Amino acid sequence: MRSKDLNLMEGIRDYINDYCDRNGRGPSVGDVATKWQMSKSTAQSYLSALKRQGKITQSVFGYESVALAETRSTVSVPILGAIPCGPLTEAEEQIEGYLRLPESFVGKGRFYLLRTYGNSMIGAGINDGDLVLVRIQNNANVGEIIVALVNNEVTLKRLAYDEEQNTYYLHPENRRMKDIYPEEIAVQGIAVKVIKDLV
Amino acid sequence: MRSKDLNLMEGIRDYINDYCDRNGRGPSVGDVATKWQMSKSTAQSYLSALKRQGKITQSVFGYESVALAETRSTVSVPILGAIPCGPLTEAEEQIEGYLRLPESFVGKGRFYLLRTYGNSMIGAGINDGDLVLVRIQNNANVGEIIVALVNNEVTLKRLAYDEEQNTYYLHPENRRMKDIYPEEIAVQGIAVKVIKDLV
DNA sequence: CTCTAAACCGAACGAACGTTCGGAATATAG
DNA sequence: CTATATTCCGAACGTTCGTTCGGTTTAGAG
Repeated sequence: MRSKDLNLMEGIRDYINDYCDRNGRGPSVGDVATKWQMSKSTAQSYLSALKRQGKITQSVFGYESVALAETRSTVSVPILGAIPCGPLTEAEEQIEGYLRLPESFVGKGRFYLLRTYGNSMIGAGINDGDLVLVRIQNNANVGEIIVALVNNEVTLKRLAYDEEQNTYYLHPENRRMKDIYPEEIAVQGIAVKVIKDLV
Repeated sequence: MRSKDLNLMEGIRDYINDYCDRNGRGPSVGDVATKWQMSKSTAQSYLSALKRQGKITQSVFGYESVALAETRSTVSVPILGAIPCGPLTEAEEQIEGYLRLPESFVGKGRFYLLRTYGNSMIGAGINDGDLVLVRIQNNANVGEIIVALVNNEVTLKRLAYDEEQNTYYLHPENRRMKDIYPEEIAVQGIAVKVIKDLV
């Protein structure tokens, strides 16, 4: 009996990984075939074997390494220049652009990126001009940094709870600013990541 | 004479943008055709018209909005768990995964993401566990945060210049740490962005 | 050696894609 | 009205995929 060349299997796997890194998508059966001077059907058998092993996946973009296939499931994140007031749907005009981020990196849900201004959250590492990744949701827990709509204005503050007065309030992470006790806090989303430029 | 329906043109453009946002790639001619119940050739003529106007582009992924086509030119950024010692090529074993980021977002060049540890750069907003995006290059300017190889160890510090002693030194952005005056500073890259979790 | 199962190849197929082309439909100018 | 240019359709074509199938080769067990 003969058995499949394990070195070759490994080589094909490496080739696919390389190809993915370089081209952002996987190679086709023909690509693999010409690379190793074999017929398409042979290449196909190797690829389906790798697929059976769970080493690679197949998509409309060709055969891809599993790692790429995972990162390919991306979410489209609009970058909002100005802060959106009111419901988010009305803020579409202010979309600066889109950023596609892997779902494995940001998690599930709908997101947007907010370019912040002001220094109200310096203590949390959010400075003027940073990009904040916000997951859109209407509820939040105490201690989370939320995007809230208060008095028809949108602010980024940490949600806190006053046990004496039995109310929620907004806490700026900046010693020079006072806590805010709004009548009503409408949560628009919670901040999950900050991206800041260093140069 | 008749002239092309401008509303339809606009609609197709919107449709393409939508489709791109949702699917991460552009629709095919057939998609557009079935969407508007017209023949493929008609759809094609609209699409080529839009292409001629520079409103959309064509790629192996279908017809795409220009915005997406720009962001599609991505760079593959490996995420390194441990800090790479020596030349980067030997650090491939420590790749946690890849992140594809738009070239328009990070700029040109080769990059990697470094998960930092320690608190030596707190003053620059880089805390323990943050991801630092590093552009690979061998030179740096004073004032930039660099990934440097000193005494066969890799550190993240700000590059500074001592005018009295006429030498370069490394400055941790942490008052509790002293400046480092290594014999030789081998620049491996410069930090351009920080990504930190808030939750 | 023989026998057998696996590996391999070449050819062909179907599907999806973009593209081209001739003719029909249609709106507008004269 | 007629003439003409534009728009549109349907069909066909070429290409590139992945996939399948019959036949051939080949390595290893007996």
